Amino acid sequence: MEDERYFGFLVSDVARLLRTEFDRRVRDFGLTRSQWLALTRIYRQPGCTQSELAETMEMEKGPAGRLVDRLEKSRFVVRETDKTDRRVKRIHLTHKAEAIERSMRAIALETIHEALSDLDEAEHDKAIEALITVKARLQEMLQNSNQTASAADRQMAAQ
Amino acid sequence: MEDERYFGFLVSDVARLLRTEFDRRVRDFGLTRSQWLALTRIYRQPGCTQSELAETMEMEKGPAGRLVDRLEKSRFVVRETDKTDRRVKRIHLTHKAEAIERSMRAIALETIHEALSDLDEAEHDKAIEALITVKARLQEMLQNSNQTASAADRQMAAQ
DNA sequence: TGCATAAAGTCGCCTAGGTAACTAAATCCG
DNA sequence: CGGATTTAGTTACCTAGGCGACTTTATGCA
Repeated sequence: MEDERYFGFLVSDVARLLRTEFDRRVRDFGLTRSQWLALTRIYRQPGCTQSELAETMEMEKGPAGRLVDRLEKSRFVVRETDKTDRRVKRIHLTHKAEAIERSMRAIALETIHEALSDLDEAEHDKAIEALITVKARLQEMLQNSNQTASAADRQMAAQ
Repeated sequence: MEDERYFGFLVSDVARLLRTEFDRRVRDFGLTRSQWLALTRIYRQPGCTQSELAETMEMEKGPAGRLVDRLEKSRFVVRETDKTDRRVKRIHLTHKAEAIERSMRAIALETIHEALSDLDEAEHDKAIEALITVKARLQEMLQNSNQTASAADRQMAAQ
């Protein structure tokens, strides 16, 4: 059973464990890890559009919109329609959110710090570098599958 | 914007990209990555119970049961009630599943191999070691939150 | 033996995320 | 100018996974 040593299994296990642990720690704030991530992006880019948010969070517009739905429902965020382009909705944090953003950031840093406490600095740096490399590679792979998919679409459309 | 270098963000990005790319490659098989993972566990432990499956997949019994629901619905798996303990349901692969398990394993290996192709062997080994270390740490952290939670429960019950 | 406790599964509710179809608004271009 | 294309966002449907309440069955213990 050497699966425990497979990169694919390990990385998704670590990601899941990290998310679960963080979500437990911040449950009382009424926000999840994903929602907090969205807040930090909006915090640094106030008035961003949903598409921009989806872009920086590297997810589809659909899921991003629903994330904003939930944040708005919990009054962490307000949407306002752009004056010159009525398609776009600009997102702003509420005061409530701004206060909480910092507390949650502290917990996030603490959680990561604890999780990585058995790595020394060199190991930590190496791991980060490796993950950056793999991520870049995967992004290329996904872009390729997208391209071949839309190429196939054009093929279909042309017939 | 140095978030791109944060372990927490990186690891969940890589996990998500990996899952998405794999799921795209195997979409025609009618199975997802999680479902295939379940198949491989059942393949190596035929007749396992759902609780055992949940245990080896490191997830809750609820999600594991639903995973089996979907696999059963697609005829990749059958459930049969244990003769001596009528609570437990033992899971077996169908022939259809056994054939597909190997094809999907090949694609999984290929996907990982491509994703890691920019790492040399030493970097790869270091990354695996780091992930194993972090995973162990996180498991301990989660176990602790569980313990304090149930300790609080007992406290409540005693009052 | 009988009752309390524990274990196996199920179900319902929640969030997260992908995919695709759709509407409305803006822009491009002949 | 007017129709075609593109873009922003919403919606619906799917899987994945956590959490907790619940039922059924087994087991442990007084």
